[in-house]
Amino acid sequence: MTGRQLTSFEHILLGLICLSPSSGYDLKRIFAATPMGLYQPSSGALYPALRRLELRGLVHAQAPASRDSQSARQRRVYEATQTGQTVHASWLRTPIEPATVSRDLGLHLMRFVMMEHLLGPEEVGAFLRSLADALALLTAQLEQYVDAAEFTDRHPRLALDHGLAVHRASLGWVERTMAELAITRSSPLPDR
Amino acid sequence: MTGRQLTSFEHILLGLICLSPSSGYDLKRIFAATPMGLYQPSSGALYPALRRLELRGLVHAQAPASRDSQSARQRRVYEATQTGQTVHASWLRTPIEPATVSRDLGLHLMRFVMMEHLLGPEEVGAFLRSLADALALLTAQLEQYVDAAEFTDRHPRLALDHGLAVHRASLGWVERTMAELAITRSSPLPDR
DNA sequence: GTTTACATGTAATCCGTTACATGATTGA
DNA sequence: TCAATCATGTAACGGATTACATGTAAAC
Repeated sequence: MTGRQLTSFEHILLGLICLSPSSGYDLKRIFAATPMGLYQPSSGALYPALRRLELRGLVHAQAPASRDSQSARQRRVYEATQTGQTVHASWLRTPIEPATVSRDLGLHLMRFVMMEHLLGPEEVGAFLRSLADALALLTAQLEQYVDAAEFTDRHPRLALDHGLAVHRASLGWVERTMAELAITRSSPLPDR
Repeated sequence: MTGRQLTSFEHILLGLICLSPSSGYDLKRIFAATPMGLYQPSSGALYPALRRLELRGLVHAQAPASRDSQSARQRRVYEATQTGQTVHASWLRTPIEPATVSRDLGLHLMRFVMMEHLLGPEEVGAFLRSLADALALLTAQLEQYVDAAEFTDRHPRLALDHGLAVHRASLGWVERTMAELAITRSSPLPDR
């Protein structure tokens, strides 16, 4: 009963604030400095979004440690509330929709980054497994479509090959990543 | 002085109409049937967009071959005007922005498909070369960032590896495609 | 003392989604 | 005739972009 669902953008902001308390300007710099997020949110997107999160009680502005009472302006640092952390964690656990995995891949990668310290190794493993499944399914469907279709023109076929190549690369990454995390997760040194 | 720029979506609609005259419903089915475009435009996006294209004089509804005068309703088939074709062709020739090549990759692939019959082999070649350049640059920058950064956490590094893997796959596709188109473009049979 | 970086915000405009409305045509 | 498909549209709503407005703090 808390209103509509959060936007992806709002979820990401909430996640960043959960990671560490931040002001709007901090968040802007994070987006600017990081290679993921070639998306640079505008002020008109960022500040209203933060207010929306605050209105829902997911974050709140820190008391500005006011030495003199007249302060309380300039630089609002937000931190996540208990509710906010709960909402964020449950976003991290949202199942992957196979139908939209291609469109949402960037988002899933974001979730993967953010789940490192909030979810256990089993949950991360399950997430990667379901991501692999979704990508394998998508790849299979694309292959099937390519085999079934008859192409009079060449470029459409080539474009589909691109999609296939990219999905395979993603799938390969997931598999390597699962292997790497599984290895390092087990006993520091296998007995010898 | 024709107003603001066209949306990507509007450009794609215009391109599809240039390819062959279509009604809104036709276009809907094209999006539904094609594996590119897991994006299914809603009526509220599609029909207003077509009207906007019409208002700009880029497309116009065919006269419905009205046998009896009372018809002229139901099923508006749009075809591209001369202006529309010019605008579309110049969209196909728009240079690739290296800074946003990752975000716009899907769009560039769309352009690649649509340029098959409208641009000459040299222009297609130049497009692919500049796409390769942009992807190579992006890959190099990412590699540099990964080497320079110090990672205390593991997932961010892994996520960057994903980006790298995907960009390399795209680049590989571009190179294979350039090679394939170059071969087939030259004399049907090399003299022997 | 004036520019630069820090820092937050608002207003106009535009487009997309969702949901609903409407009517013609076709086939069972 | 009743349902499904074809086919086009509108209205409410929400969020993003762009551009503008504003003010503080630090550096030169």
